[in-house]
Amino acid sequence: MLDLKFIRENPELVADGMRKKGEGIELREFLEIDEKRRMIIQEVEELKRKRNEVSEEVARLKKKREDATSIIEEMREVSKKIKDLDGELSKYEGELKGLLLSIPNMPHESVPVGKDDTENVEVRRWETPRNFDFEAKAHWDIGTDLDILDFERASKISGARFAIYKGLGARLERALITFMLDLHTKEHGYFEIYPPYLVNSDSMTGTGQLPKFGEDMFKCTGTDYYLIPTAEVPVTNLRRDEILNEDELPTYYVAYTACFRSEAGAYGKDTRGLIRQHQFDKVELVKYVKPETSYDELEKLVANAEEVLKRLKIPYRVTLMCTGDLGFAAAKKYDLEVWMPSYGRYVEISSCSNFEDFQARRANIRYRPTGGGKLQHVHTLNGSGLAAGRCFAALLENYQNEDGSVTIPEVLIPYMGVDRIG
RNA sequence: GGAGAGAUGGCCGAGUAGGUUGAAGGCGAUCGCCUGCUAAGCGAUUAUAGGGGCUAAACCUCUAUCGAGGGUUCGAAUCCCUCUCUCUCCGCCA
Repeated sequence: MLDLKFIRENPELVADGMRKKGEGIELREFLEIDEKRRMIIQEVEELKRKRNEVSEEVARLKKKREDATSIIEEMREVSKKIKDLDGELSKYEGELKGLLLSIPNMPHESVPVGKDDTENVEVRRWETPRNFDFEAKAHWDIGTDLDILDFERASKISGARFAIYKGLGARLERALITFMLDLHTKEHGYFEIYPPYLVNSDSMTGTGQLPKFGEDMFKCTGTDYYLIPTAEVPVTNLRRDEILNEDELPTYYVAYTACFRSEAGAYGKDTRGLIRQHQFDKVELVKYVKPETSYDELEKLVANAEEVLKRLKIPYRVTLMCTGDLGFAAAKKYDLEVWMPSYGRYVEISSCSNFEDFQARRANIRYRPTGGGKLQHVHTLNGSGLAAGRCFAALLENYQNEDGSVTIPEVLIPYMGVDRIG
């Protein structure tokens, strides 16, 4: 959510930012409603001031046991008028709030302008993809042949876009998650959170999934609960409506959760394998920081996520999203992409974003500067560190051997107890 | 699921036979004083949001806010209704 005053005073800037993100929202209606709202506020507050004065006068008269019926009579009218105006006002405020919640965040000045993912910018690459001197298999074939993945039975018990991890496959998924959590908590200074997987609509609004992207999520019928699409939602909302002390910043959280996405509108995409599932595991990094440090913190966050792939020794690259591919809430976003032999290209495995105060304003997360001063919104950031399912897939493909077995990366052997599968 | 109790400022905690209570008191914090250092002490300050004034900040002023939403009333933290959450007891249960 942007600051109302900022939009009022810089409509051109905001329109420009929305254009760069590819959003065609018209600000004129917004500004008109804001104008009407302020006029009513002036009128109704004047009446309330009068009412307050007269009420005190009534109290004085009654104390002296004098008659007050005439001014009470008069105030009855005023009160009715106030009620009407208040009703009108809340109508406009509702509309304004609705529009405010649907205006995207502004892109940071360091973000390249572009229309879609074809204009993202590659920032760096790590290691070169391996050359196979045999026919490399896709992870769904490797996993099925080793009997550590079972897609057929998953579709029987649930449906399309689900997977069952079996035996050493289940253990590998768990090993990846534990390895990532250990790395981030023990070496990168993150505090571990294990949050609920079901959250209410206020939380979904706080991080920006609602009101615009309800279709992408699973909602529990007859309740206000949504299955989380990412741990970003419960963890960023952890401090919703709270005031932090400055010395609490920066705060780093890491959380493992399952994630649930309806993948509406993605029917033809990535239909095989683990890449696009309704349920997947992810370790998520979330930061609350002071505004002046948030861009440094973003670089550190990306480096923390990259460290996972470096230790697993899986080739990857980092890309900077252009304005058109930034998404609704982010001001700046990097993606980590792993090399996926079956795709013959790099595939997204992590998304690291700085939301500046966009989420903090929606979720009302502020901090009190030490030594006084006005409350300020914190800046929030998050990034996958990493998506475990896609990591699993990349690992199988990049570590496969000619005989169909899969070598376990060195850092995972302590967690696996074996050095290969198959 | 049944029965009861509760929700007040950054925190703790007063205040309900409706009328200067934005809200006592305490803690914490900030500034100043005192002090060989520390500790203690003394004084002052200390909510948020939204309007309006001001080029703007500072500042001034108004309005709102005592879990949320509605109602009664000239006037509600205080009365009524609905909802949410927390706690206690019972039942059930992983």
